[in-house]
Amino acid sequence: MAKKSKSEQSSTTMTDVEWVIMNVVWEQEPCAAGTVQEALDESHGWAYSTVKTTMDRMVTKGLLTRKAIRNLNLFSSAISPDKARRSELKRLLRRAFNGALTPMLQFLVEEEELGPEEIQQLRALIRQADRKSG
Amino acid sequence: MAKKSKSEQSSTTMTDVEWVIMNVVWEQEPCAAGTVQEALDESHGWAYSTVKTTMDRMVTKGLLTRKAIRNLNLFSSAISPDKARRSELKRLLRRAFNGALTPMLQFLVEEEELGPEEIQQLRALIRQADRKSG
DNA sequence: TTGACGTCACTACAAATGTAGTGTAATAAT
DNA sequence: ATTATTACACTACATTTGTAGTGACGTCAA
Repeated sequence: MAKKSKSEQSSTTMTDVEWVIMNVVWEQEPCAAGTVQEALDESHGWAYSTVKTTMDRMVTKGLLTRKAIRNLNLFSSAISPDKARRSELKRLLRRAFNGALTPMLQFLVEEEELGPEEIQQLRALIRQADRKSG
Repeated sequence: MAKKSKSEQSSTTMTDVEWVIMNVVWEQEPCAAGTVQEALDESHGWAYSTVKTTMDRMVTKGLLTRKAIRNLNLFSSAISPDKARRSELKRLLRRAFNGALTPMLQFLVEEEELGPEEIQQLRALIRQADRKSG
């Protein structure tokens, strides 16, 4: 069996640590590893090398880009928050809801505690979507 | 730092392979590893030992239970589909939407192509939820 | 020009994951 | 009983993930 080509990753699957880091990058890009480490120090307390190693791997995976300036590595995101979110959602859909969107929405509405406010907001969202597409 | 107690897992985080297997178990439980392997043969082509090993690990993790009858291992799920889904959803929420439900709903409604039918269904779901909770 | 300090590139390593082989023991068919 | 078939328990192993240490090197202030 031919090994999968790997030239294109585009799968955009991020691990937990990668998500945490990516969220910071999206806010601060372009940014150095140290910046990210500091931003996450309180909440996670990771060593500089932990953050740096992960970011290096993310470059390899095509999740981040790196631009070296003098002695500094500036990282930027290679995928948008929306793309990452969509990708993650798709994965969840596939794994947990057999790929069907409506059952997931149903689950969210029924099982997850949707408070009255959230229901209102959702109604508004639907109105908008409906207006746009209908 | 005290190593995490591990006595209770309850984190219910499943890997990709585990989800695939779990979906079969939910449909056929109690069932033997061979049954699961056969059910997934066409779609995934995994070896018996692959399925078996994974299911053994799932028992260790508390995702499945095992009951031996004669020479047979009958596996059953230890968590419900709903619990697993909720857990997966929560994880997605946390990672990709900073834990906030509404933005995720917004994303689903706006970014994901919600067709007219789906919008109708969603409306109905909301009506029901609203009636029940309000 | 000499430190102090930040940053880099490398290396390391245990645990989790994906995937499977194998010898052996139980069962079923003859 | 003998054989063919199953299923079992174990072991194995490459990757990926989580997390970090280290020595070298660039930079900036004294």
